[in-house]
Amino acid sequence: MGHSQADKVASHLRIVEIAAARLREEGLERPAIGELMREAGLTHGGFYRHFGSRGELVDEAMVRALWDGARRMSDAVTASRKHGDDPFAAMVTAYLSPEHREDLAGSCAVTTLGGDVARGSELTRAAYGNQVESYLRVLEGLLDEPVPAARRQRAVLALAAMVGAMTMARAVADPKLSGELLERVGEALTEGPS
Amino acid sequence: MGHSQADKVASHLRIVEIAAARLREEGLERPAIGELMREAGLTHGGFYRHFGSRGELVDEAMVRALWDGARRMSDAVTASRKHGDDPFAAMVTAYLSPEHREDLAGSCAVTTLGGDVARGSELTRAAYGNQVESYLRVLEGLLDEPVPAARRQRAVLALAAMVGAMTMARAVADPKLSGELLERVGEALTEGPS
DNA sequence: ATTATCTATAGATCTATAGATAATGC
DNA sequence: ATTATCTATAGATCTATAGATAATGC
Repeated sequence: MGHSQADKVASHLRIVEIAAARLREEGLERPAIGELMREAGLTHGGFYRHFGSRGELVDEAMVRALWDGARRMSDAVTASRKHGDDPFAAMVTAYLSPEHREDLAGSCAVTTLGGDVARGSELTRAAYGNQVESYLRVLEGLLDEPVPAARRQRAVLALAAMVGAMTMARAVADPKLSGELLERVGEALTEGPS
Repeated sequence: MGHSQADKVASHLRIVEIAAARLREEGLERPAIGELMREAGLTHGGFYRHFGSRGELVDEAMVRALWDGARRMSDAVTASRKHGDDPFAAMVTAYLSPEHREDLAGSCAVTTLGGDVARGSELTRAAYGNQVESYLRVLEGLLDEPVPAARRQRAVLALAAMVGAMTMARAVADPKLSGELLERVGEALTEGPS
């Protein structure tokens, strides 16, 4: 029985981290408290010393999921800058990669949990909005379009197309169609100068 | 107690119709059989003379939801042809309208249930794929781009952008950002000749 | 003494089934 | 006689709480 306050902080973090992954795999409603606690190496009953309710964990885990779901893209941008490649194209390619499609647990929550958040708490929807705005600012920074309004429009189009393509690529039964959605949108967005 | 076989057919249809709306409002898991049956004017226990399990109803209701969620768009295309307007622009505008954003129960299930279908049954994912392919063919038919590959690419980009924009517009807390997402994507897709 | 975690359980909810009821349809 | 629907309930599952246990930290 770990008992120190340091242990409690570590337990809390572990629960949120596990929930952030499991929510993306199974949606905001499915994973049961008992399962999450077991996966964290704890028992069901201890949960309520960490969170007032299941909803509180979901809110906290959503913030975490939104944040670390963006890592794949920011990593790709960083790497492309080292190699002198186009960072906008690198971000689009990373987002639309089959690896991202397959890795639900580590995926971008803007796509994976969009539908659930629309029916979710106000706090969750605020965090979601912040992540969308953050993506848009990154994309605007990567585009070398001089007119601000046109730059913003291209950033919004790119983000919307990436989110929509990935949503459909994951839901569609036919692997060929799934691949086509990712590839064609990738081509359309990276064609011409960024 | 209605008892005729005609009544049974009507009951079945009513249950599926109600489920198709409620699933889009609350996701594939939430609505309980008892609620759906009550809304259909029936009682809980009668359910299993119509469906072998809850999953069977979900499969059937998803097919229905995907089908009648496309009506708004096909209506807009028909109307635009009467008025001599651009049918591609009419479809994009109808999809990205605030009315569509608000009307979850009657919305396009490709957007509303994309995340749930990714975790859903094979039958559901097959129906989803058919609806995506159907949308793509409609869009290809509306674009006056002569090169087939380029036409297909533009159709895929347009559908992905519409689905992604609507997903985010529904999930985001800030109404201003929500409106901007719909408007900018609408402008980007209808700018220039279709 | 305090508290992080555990064991045990109450209370709610949901799917699925069993058996009764009352029209339909041969 | 058949069957569409209803009433009632078994069985599973899940959230939240109550009280016990065993380290921590003053």
